[in-house]
Amino acid sequence: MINRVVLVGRLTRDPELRKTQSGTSVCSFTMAVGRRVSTQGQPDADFINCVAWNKTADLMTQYLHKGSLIGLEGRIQTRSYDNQQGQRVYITEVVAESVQFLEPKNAQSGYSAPSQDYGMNQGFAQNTYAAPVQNGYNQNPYSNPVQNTNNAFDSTFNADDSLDIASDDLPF
Amino acid sequence: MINRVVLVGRLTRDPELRKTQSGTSVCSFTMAVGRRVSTQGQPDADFINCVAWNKTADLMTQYLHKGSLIGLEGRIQTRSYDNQQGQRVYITEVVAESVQFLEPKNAQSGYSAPSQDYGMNQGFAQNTYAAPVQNGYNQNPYSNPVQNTNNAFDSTFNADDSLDIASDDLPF
Amino acid sequence: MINRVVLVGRLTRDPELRKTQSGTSVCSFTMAVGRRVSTQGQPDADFINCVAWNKTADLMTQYLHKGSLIGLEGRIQTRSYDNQQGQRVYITEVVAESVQFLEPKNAQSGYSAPSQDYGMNQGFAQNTYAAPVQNGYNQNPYSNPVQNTNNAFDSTFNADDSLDIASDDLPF
Amino acid sequence: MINRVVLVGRLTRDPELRKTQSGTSVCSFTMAVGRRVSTQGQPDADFINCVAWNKTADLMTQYLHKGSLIGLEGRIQTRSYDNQQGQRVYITEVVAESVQFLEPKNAQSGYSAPSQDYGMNQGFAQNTYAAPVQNGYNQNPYSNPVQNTNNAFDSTFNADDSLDIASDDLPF
DNA sequence: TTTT
DNA sequence: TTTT
Repeated sequence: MINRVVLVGRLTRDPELRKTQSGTSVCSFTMAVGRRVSTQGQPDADFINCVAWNKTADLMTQYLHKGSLIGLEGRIQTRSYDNQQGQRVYITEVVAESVQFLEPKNAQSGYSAPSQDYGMNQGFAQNTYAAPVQNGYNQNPYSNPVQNTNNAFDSTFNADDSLDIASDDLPF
Repeated sequence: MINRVVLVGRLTRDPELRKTQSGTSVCSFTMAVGRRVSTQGQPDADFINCVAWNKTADLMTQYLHKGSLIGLEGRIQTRSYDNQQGQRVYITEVVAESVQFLEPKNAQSGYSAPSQDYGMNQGFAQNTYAAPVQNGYNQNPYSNPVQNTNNAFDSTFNADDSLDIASDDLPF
Repeated sequence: MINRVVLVGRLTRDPELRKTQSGTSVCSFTMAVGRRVSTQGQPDADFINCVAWNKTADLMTQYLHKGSLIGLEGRIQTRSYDNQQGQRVYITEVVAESVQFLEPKNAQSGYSAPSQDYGMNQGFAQNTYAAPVQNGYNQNPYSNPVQNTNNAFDSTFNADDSLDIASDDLPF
Repeated sequence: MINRVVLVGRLTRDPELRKTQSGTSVCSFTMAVGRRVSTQGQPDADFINCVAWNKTADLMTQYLHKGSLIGLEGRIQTRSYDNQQGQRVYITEVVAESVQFLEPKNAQSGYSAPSQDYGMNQGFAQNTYAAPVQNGYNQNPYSNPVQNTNNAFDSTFNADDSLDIASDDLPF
């Protein structure tokens, strides 16, 4: 069934990496997404809890920070657990399947971008979508796609598509 | 900022209409949205709390019921309130901006569709998207749009968006 | 970068399966998606060209037909080719990454659903997203996800995520 | 029916404003949206034709330019016309319903941002989605929404949608 | 006809 | 060239 979320907003705090017992990376964060229509005396943003896994979690922790502007694709997930008081707590959050860094290369925000090419920030800034000069399009509409390797951001920053997205034990 | 949700799923219970003090209709409901990837021993669906307002709330209450299959477009909203115990409770829910009824006309689910044309169910089933016979497209790409009136479902079931998106003559 | 499309609409004709030289399945189809706001004297729908690959293509051909109601997630793709007259032709179409069948089991449309459980139609129709009564949620928020096997529709009807989505030669 | 598109990408050229005979603003532009998976020898982006109307068209022309990074929400529209050679030409394009400027305030790209607050660029850049420390949320879940006036970007850059989505008092 |  |  269709369960699709797209958000553009900013991180409300530095992302923090955790590991499951089996060593899977997981990163929880909150996005502040500005509202188009505001309510008197209310915040102008929604504060949406999100979670990212694996490489996406690693890269977010490495290159993003409080205030970073990102685009996110994912889905809504609900779950629950029983707290210490024995009450069931229900959680609604967004599972990130793909995260796009939307800050410019020269963003100055108290952190320094990695100096080699594979940093998401740099990789993205340097993106050379191979500007198609005179015949930019695909002559053969159905040729074989290959994983994009010359773009650190896009190639590394997406959910590794199913299988081991999660782990079998709780990190918190 | 971008905050977009699209869901297709089923209602977990009959929608229930409430009224604000000022008489505005509001309807809370939960959608069960099946997961593509399931977790062992876990439910195969997410149970997403949603809220609809005004005419959408009225129509949902009138024509939908537990188990109804719908498509929904909206956005994620977060809010909070203090409960009786003085604890702050945080809520994440989807605000429906548009709801589409996806059951066929002949759906038999213990309720009877309204017998006149304005029932969403019937209106939808009878939809005659004016099959464009020989020149189905818009000759004038930018002619004046008008609110669709011959389709009870679509005309009434969305947040009442702007009328004058386009103009009545060609600019090029 | 974000390029996300969600459509709910009907097939304007039976899907037709083609094979690339390397044997990859590909299926082109058009979805009619009703408009909320119509333009006087114009069709009430958009007719959106789409393409599906691999297993999705196979299943669509097998179980869908003219008029079938589907939900689709995908992305917009542009390409071009030179026609016989030596003119460059530009194409904008939607690449389906996931297709959901939205007809009820008892749909009677001149085709017969498969008699065993793995038909997309049946699998889907039998889904009983049984509303979780008192403990519907996930006790362990981060347990290991596995491929959904008890739902023919969802498990088989999605793009096999990268790698061999396309082929290296033209099927048409 | 659901027809939803979300794009994040860059303008391939300066937007150009046109007027219909009745004076309505319309602006056509193309977005380059990078692909995650590329095809050997092919461009790494899709070049998606879009159109915006009214105030959105005005603001895009005023503040955006070739290379500007934007987020866009809209829908796919198809239309056709007969060209001079008497052939029918089919068009698939995206109608922008909301456009978000994603460049930072200090973007230097050969144009100068407006010096008063209502420039989309400035208004947006000044957004301080101040992370809600202890009580960031909405105490009253259903208070009356008003058009956001303190944010030039968001208040002016969207298709002029409905005002009365909510109500002014709590129903529960 | 394509953007960083 | 369009679906209910």
